[in-house]
Amino acid sequence: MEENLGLRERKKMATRMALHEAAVRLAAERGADNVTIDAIAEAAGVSRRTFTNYFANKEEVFYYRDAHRLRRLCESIRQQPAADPWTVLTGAAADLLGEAFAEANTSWLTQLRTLHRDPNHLAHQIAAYTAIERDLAVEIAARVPGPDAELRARVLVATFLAALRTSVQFWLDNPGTSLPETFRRVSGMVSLTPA
Amino acid sequence: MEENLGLRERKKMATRMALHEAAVRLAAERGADNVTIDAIAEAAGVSRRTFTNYFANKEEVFYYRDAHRLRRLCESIRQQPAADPWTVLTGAAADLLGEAFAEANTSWLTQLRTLHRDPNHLAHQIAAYTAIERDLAVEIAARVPGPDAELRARVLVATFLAALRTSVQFWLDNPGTSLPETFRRVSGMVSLTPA
DNA sequence: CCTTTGCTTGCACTCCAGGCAACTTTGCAC
DNA sequence: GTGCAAAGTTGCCTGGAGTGCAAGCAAAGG
Repeated sequence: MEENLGLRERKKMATRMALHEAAVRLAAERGADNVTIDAIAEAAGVSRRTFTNYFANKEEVFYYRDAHRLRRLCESIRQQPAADPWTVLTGAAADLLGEAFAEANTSWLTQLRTLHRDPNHLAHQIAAYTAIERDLAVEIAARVPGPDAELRARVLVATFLAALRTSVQFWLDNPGTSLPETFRRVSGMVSLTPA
Repeated sequence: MEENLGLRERKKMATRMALHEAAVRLAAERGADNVTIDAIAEAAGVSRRTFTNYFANKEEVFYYRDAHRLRRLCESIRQQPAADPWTVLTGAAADLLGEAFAEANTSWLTQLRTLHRDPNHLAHQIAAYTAIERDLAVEIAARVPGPDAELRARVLVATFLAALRTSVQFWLDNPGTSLPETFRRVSGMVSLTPA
């Protein structure tokens, strides 16, 4: 997808990914709270100072993948033609979840499950989702008709992200389930009344 | 409501509240990021060390009121007789929001608005909501029939909290609106398909 | 090449989280 | 009341996190 980038850009992406992967691996090994930034930086082969150039804190590095996917989702929404917002959102989500589900191998899954087991981290996962809530709401508001557009768009986006997050959470909690199928079930349970 | 408590308990509640109010006031004055724990503790008349006996971090002290209300909501749900979960949730929420709306005077509102203006803090507000998501889901799961009970309860609770949070956010963003009325509008936009 | 631009790193400093031990206040039984 | 035990407060101290700054270095592009 994003090829044709200079060496500099490619190195930055590699460093980001190395930090993220080192962080998740270490967290799965010894628990997220027992991982210091120094340890992550060392495992990724950079200095502690460089870590903080890439991520503002530990939570960010753990949820980098989630945040990245959500930003891509936001991008893909932006490029969709105007259509029923809920359909656009769930459609884009289905694509992304399919991709995530496909690339989730066993060891990766185990690491993710270990990370999500920590109840403290639920809040941080949500923070990642929230970071794009405003952006997404702005994008959606433009497609919602009626005088209620702003409020309706916010409700739409908040509900959508809640559904997405619940799906991922349930999928991680229940080994053997399919992520896209779980999302399909979840989005079937909630409906937004049309304007 | 909770009277008949010993001096010790009443003092603790007072200290908690003093810390919370000092924190919100200082944050409104100079921005949440420019408030140190030392400043909050001093303003509340206790030592910095005592602050950390009461709250684990700055976000917790800012959202103490929200978290407290949500815990009370969870309690009130627990005591409700078995009934339609969505009705129980929105009913309990309406009560709490009415109370919050009634006790919100102008200066308090201004402080809250300043706090919520910081986009960084949206994530922390959500964290507060999330902290009780699991507890609430357990409570609700017992009232949801059908084989999907667990998943359905989670979706129900996540959607409900999203609606609640969106209502508060919208109300703060739009001076002059009524909080209970906003929540009524929002919950009218969402519907959960029955089992 | 050689300049420019931008990334990395170490250093220094402030703030935060929490264990520990001394001290003070409250609760309660006598 | 008096005294003791339980609980709360505080200061001290250690380790970790976040960030501005300046020096060094590597890539980009003439």
